[in-house]
This record gives sequence, C-alpha cells and structure tokens, in this order.
Amino acid sequence: MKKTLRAATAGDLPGGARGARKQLTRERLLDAALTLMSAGNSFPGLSLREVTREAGVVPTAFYRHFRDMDELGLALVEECGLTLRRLLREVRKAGVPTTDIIRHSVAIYWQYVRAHPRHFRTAASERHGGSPTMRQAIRTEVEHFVREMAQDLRMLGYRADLPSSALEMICTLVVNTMLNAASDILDLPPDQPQLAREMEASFVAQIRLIFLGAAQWRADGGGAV
Amino acid sequence: MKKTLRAATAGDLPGGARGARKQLTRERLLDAALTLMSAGNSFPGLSLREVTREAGVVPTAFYRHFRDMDELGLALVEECGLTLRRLLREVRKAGVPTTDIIRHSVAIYWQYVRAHPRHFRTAASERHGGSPTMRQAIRTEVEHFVREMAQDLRMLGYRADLPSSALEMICTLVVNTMLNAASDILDLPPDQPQLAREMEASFVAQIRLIFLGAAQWRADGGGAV
DNA sequence: TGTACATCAGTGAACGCGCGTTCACTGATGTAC
DNA sequence: TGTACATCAGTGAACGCGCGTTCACTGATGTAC
Repeated sequence: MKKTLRAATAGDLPGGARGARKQLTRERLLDAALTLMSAGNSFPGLSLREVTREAGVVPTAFYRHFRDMDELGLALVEECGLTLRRLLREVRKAGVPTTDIIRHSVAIYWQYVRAHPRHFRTAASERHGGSPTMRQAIRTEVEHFVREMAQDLRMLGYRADLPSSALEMICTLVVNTMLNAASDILDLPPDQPQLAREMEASFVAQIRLIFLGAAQWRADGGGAV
Repeated sequence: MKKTLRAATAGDLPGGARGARKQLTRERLLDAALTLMSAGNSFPGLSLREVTREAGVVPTAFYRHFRDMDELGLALVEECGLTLRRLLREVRKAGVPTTDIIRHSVAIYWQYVRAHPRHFRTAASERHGGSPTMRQAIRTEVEHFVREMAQDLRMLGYRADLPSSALEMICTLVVNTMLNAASDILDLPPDQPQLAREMEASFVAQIRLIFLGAAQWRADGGGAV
C-alpha cells in the first residue's frame, strides 16, 4: 500500500520534476511522429526507431510512454481532434458576422489549417488510411465535431424547424468538404498565390452551394429534384 | 537494328506466349498489392517482398515489371481510375430513370463499390495518403472523372444556363461525397443491415441536398444565403 | 535538516528477422536461315 | 521442316541494413524518518 501511494504522489502525477520531464518526452515523441508524417510518410509507414530518432531519444525509451506504435497513433488522433474542436471555439469567439458569413468562415478555416498543417495532414490522410484502428478513432472524433457544430447552428437559430439528425447531415457534408479541402490546401505549391485564390473561391462556392441546399431542405426529403 | 526488330516482334508485344505470360504475372503483382491493401495495409506500408510473396513469385521477378514500388503504385492508380470511369459508362447505359433519380443512382453506386472493394479502398485511402506521388496521380484521375461527369450532365440538358466551371464544381462536391461514402461503406460490419440502410439513406440525403443547392445556384454566386 | 533507500525515465548492447537490391543462372520461347 | 543461336521471364543465393524488442544498467529525482 505504501508503495502505491508513493508512486502516485511522485512518478505518475505530472507534479514533480520527474513527471514534467516524462510529459515533455512524451510530447516530443508525438511531435516527432507528426513531423515525419507531414514530411510525406503515412502513419503505418513510420517506424518506432524513426520516431525516437526524430525525438532525440533512444529507441527503448519509447516503451516508457506507449505500448507500441498503435497506441501512439491513437494519442495522435486525440490531439488532432482537440485541434479540430479548438477551431469551433475560435469561430464561436469571433462571433457571426452579418454579411458574407461563409467567405469569412472559410478564410478563418484556411488560416487555421495553415497554422496546424501537421494535424490536418494527419487527420486527412489517416481518415481513410490503412489502419482500421485509426480510421475508427478518427471517425469518432469527426462525429463529435459534427454534433458540436450542429448544436452551434441550433444555438444560432438556424433552421429551427429541422430535427437534429437533419442538421447533423448538413454538417457532415460541410465537414467532409472542409477535410477534403485541407488536403488540397496543404498540397498547394507555396509560390502560386493565383492557384490558392482560385482554390479558396471554389471552396467558398462549395460551402455556399451546400447551404443553398440546406435552406431548401425539407424534413420529408422532398424538394425540387 | 536486327536485334531491336526481333525484340519488338516477340518479347515486348503481348502477342506471343511469352508476352502473355509476362502480362499475367504483372497482373498478379497488381492484384496482390490490391489484396494486401484491402486487408488493412496502407500502400507505403507494403513491402516489395510481401507483394511478390502474395503473387506467388520470387522477389527479384518484380524488377521485370516495375522499377520500384512507386511505379507499381502509379499503375494501381491507373487501374482505379479505369474502374471509376467504367462506373460512369455503366450509369449511362442504364439510362436516366424518370423518378427517384438520386436514390436509383446511389443504389447503383453502392452495388458498384461492393463489387470493386479493393479499387475503392485504395482510391479512398491513397487519395489523401502518405505518398505525394500517388496523391497527385489520384487527384488527376478524379479531375478527369469530374470533367466527364459534368459533360454527362451537360448532355442531359441539366442546368444548361451554367458555365462548365460551375457544373464541375457541383460534380466535385458529388464525387467527394461519393468517395467519402465508399470508405464508410467498406467499413460497414457485414452483419448490420439496419446500419447499412441508415447509411444509404444518409448518403441519398446528402446527394439530394447537393442537387437542391445546385438547382438554386446562380453563376454570380449570389443566392439565399 | 541529513541520511539511507526506492523509484523509474532514459541508456546502450545485443538478438533474430525481413527488407531491397545485386548477381549469375536456367530453361522455355522465339528467330534466322 | 530442322537446326543452331538469341532472348528474357523467372530463379535462388547472397549482401548489408534498419527494424522491434529483450535485458541489465545508470543516475537523477523522490520518500521515509
């Protein structure tokens, strides 16, 4: 009993100097994985040794933090999910502009993707990627995000007549479009501002079209088609 | 000169028994790669030896057909592109039903994905996957597909007032939705028909919403939003 | 506060293994005449 | 048609290398009293 208590008050909790150091190494490992993936590797293509090398740590130190690469992958997905949800918070804080809402929101998103390239590259590439485990984990994160976004629309009084399931369907479409765009944004050659402008315009158009459809949507699925 | 002529009339052309045999092995290699990817590997995670083992051939035989794995990857993308375009031809042949067009088309697509799981799994996973080369190749294939689909809509007299760029934007949205759905379809547990029905309904709803928006779309980008 | 002991994050050597690629080869298929 | 020679798809041994994982270890941090 004494042993357990001791361990809990020092090594495990991040309070002491030891715990803080451990947390730092853990973050270095996650960071290394993100960096390597952004450099053109897929997650299943990463080796444990590559990651520890990039993190500046001996290979065996890895096991102090994760059982294997899969466990690190799940931690990575969680981090990406956090970044996604922070995006919503940021948009909320900015408030809803009265005109040109969509162009404005897309601009925020564009900047945000540029600010977190590694998280978005990872989310986009592993979303339909090789590892079923990570695919499932990302699916769950995206579902959370969609539900939160639908609630935000509800709060704003958007289409108060629709059931939540319909709002979520609309948000799913928006989020899919966002994530597809993220991959395209990150693949843009950095010296082609004209191409970037065209892509952003096309992205705005797609979102606009979705909301045009959403405005016409009827719960029974009927309509002009 | 004689040498070159000889080589051209026998070994290189698939006419002779030797050429046919070679073609067969090549297909076995591509097939092996597709199978391994469907079994939960990402392409960059595949090893040359794995592929040749699955194909029932010695590792060194690989080099008779591809310089390296990247070259095999590009051949794979081409095959997936072909499958995609065959889908369009099939839909065209089926003709346009007068009612419930979208539900009908989605049903065809659903069946088609189920009939070619490995091509769709590969397309979805490498589309935003780790290898920039394959990403670019798939992007090109998808652009072809979008352009062809837009032309089909044009032929049917759909929104004759819109410029091709707008039709292509609409089709991009549809194709993105299709490919996202493909990944979800292939991840469905096989013993959950209720879940499958729900997912298909949600997929139909998304496409319907897009076409509701498309019906309202104005070239100037203005509208009800 | 000082001392003796416990914890545990990170080290470094070692292992067996599958990898990509090289090379010289075999033998069925194809060509010349 | 028959024979002598060329081609080349696929073989099998061999290589050096990076991999994941094991193990006993070190020494700074933390605890007991």
